[in-house]
Amino acid sequence: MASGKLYGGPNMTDMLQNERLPCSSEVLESLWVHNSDPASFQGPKSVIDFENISSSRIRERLFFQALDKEENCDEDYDSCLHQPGKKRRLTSEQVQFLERNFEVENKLEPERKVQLAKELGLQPRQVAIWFQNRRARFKTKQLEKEYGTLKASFDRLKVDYESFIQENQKLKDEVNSLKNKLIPRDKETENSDDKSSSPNAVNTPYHKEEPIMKDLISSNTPKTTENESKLQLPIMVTCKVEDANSAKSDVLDSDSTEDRNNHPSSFVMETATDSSHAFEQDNSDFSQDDEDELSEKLFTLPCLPKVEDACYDENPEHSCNFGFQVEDQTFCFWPY
DNA sequence: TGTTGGTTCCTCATTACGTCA
DNA sequence: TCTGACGTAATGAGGAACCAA
Repeated sequence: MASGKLYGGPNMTDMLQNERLPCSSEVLESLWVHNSDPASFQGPKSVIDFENISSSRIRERLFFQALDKEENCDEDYDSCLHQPGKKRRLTSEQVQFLERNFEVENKLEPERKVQLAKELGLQPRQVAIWFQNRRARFKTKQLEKEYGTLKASFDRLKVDYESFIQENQKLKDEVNSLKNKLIPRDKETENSDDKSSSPNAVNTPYHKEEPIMKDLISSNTPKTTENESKLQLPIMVTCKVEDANSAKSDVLDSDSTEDRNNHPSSFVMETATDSSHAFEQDNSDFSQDDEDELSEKLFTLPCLPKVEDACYDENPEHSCNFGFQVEDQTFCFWPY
């Protein structure tokens, strides 16, 4: 940004300041064209050439004339400027010229202001005001543009959010229906196990459930749509801790830290340690309420992408993290 | 060296005028 | 011809930066 505190150049400001004459900018700019006829404000012919005024006495007289005008002739000056119907619009040529200059640099240095005023036949003050108003208009347009962009972005996100809410509800419904199917079969299996219990049988409800899980998985795999692959999530949550750890170590072995850092959706391993309590529950106490709570936690997530299906290459705004911090994501992994 | 007064330019809000439908 | 909306030139307040005394 160019500083406006430039005092260089052989203009009236310098000359008067060098003469130690106190003078306001309004006085100086009114000196630029000093003519009682308002029509003569236009046109450089009436510019006073102070560079050719050698006598400081003349300069002093001009200064006091201007000061006098400012203090006592304000009526005339203001009447010239403020008479109803006397406000002059800039011509289209003047505006075009100013626009071209604005495109080059939207701030006005004193020398440039004087130069433009000379070329356009305007008062420097008018040029400065035009630039100020032009900057204000530019800013307003920019704000309108930014508002439009932000609103479009907001609308897009809102549509996405609503579709995720719908999908979330749909998945919850599917989970409930699957649970309803699972509970009767579970009881049936328990009854049969009680009758023919073997000492070699592994006595954990999770292993008992395993055939059912496999059935479910195999019944899902032939038609592996996106939704159905997500349905495997609660199944994996109920696996053994050892299985979880081995799977975790498998993935850890095959997936370097660097890669994980590069893939925003690889939050699975990042949060595994902190969230491992999900697997440390006493299996015998895994009541229906706990299960519901866990399911609720899992399915309130907007999306739980499969690691290999994660959209790494997409923009962050389209990534599967959905703006959540990696640490905030619930732990989960997939059985492959 | 810090203070103070003067000057300039800036932004922002507002007013007043010119134009047009 | 009148009127309201809109664009824009211009004004004024307040603040920041700079300079000189």
